[in-house]
Amino acid sequence: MFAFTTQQMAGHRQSVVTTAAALVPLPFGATCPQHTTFYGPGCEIFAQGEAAGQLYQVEFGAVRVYRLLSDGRRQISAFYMPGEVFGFEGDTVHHFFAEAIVGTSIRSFRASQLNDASHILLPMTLRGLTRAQEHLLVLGRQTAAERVAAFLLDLAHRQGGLEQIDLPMSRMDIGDYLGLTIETVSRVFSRLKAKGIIALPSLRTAEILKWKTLEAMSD
Amino acid sequence: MFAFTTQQMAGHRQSVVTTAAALVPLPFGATCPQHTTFYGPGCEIFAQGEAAGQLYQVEFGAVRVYRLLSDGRRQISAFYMPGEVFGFEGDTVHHFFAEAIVGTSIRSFRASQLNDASHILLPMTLRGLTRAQEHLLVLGRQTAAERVAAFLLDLAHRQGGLEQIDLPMSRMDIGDYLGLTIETVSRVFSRLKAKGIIALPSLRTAEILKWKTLEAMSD
DNA sequence: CGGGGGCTTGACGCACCTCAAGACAAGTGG
DNA sequence: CCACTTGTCTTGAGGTGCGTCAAGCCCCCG
Repeated sequence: MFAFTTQQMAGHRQSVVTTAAALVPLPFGATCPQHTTFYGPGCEIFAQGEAAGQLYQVEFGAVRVYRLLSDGRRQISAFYMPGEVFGFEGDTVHHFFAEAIVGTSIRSFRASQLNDASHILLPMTLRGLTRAQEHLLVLGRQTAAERVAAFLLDLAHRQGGLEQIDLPMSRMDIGDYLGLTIETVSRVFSRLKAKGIIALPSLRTAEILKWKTLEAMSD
Repeated sequence: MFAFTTQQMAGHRQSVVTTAAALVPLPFGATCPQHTTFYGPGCEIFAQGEAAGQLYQVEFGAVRVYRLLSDGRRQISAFYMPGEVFGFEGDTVHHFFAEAIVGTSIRSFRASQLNDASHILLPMTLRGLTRAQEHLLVLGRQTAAERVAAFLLDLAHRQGGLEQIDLPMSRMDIGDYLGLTIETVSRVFSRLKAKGIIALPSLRTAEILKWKTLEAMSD
């Protein structure tokens, strides 16, 4: 379907600019100059300290946005899936890192060139704020099992409510999003599977078998 | 200075509307119909599920905004101090609870009546988003001591960078903000005090003695 | 002076982390 | 096509930081 070679997909942390069409209508109804870029797995989209001001919309693939402590501890503040927009910053400089998780195509454009910018940006930013604040409850007050349950349900909803869930991110990424280690994430997955609540057809796929049970777990 | 009696300050979870002056200029440069309300300690400002749309600015006092799990676990997502604004919601309905911590005076007004609303709201919302995302790192990846250090430094900065810090909130509130129990918060305070990094002149006052040490701890 | 709520301190337990070994999948070269 | 490598994931055993439970203390207020 997409004309990228295996080599490009493998990526070696390189990105490939594929197009630069101007004034294409954006999915959320605005128009402005933009272009589409392909990022290989692990490829950096922006880094902490870099100039901000661009917005990014995932076309296909997946993105992680995170912060680091000086000793390397990492907290992923959000994953972004196809259709979702990220890159908002209150500052002129990025406070976070953003990387493609798998081969990812991203549309970008300057926020300032958006017609009627704040009118469109405010609701998106508000949604992001609410999501972040809800995630605070998960990190501050929920157990490992509750965190994983909430994570799976969130992903399922964002992927259209199907039982089959695509997990583009590694166990390490999931751990760094949920404030857990990879071992704990893996153990919870195994326990959920043993109880017949989920199935794991492959490493990067999960299937929710007992939706209600999982929902009851997540709070 | 403020003409509230001790009884009003004690509050018994009651609020007292003190005025309703229209079209007073707001500190951030806008004007719109507004009024000022006094809330006693513990008094609810809005609740989860209630209609949203109002914005609130703390005049004096302090506010906690939080979410609850069904079994009563609480996560405070933010404290608001004099001058700060809260109440943004992406939805028509509140997803959070807001309460006065101590006797608190609050200006409120409809967001929709703000002239040039989104132009003013967007930067404030963005700042809130960045703050929330930074707090995710604290909750997901920092130890108890690091959390408390970060909390004290944040409060100190927001109170003008003085060493003397006013702690309007209880240990319970601090714990529910940092994802810790009151016992752990108390133990960390005691240890910081024993090491001469902070002083605790009273229960609700802290003083930073070794600023650098505390900053080194918080990351 | 005598409650009472919030805070501190201690002893103990447990959920999650650390460390380590092994399993599995995918790629690589002979 | 099959050894061998490499990276990710799983599983186990043991350790630890923080939670739980339980006294006791300290203010504050009556």
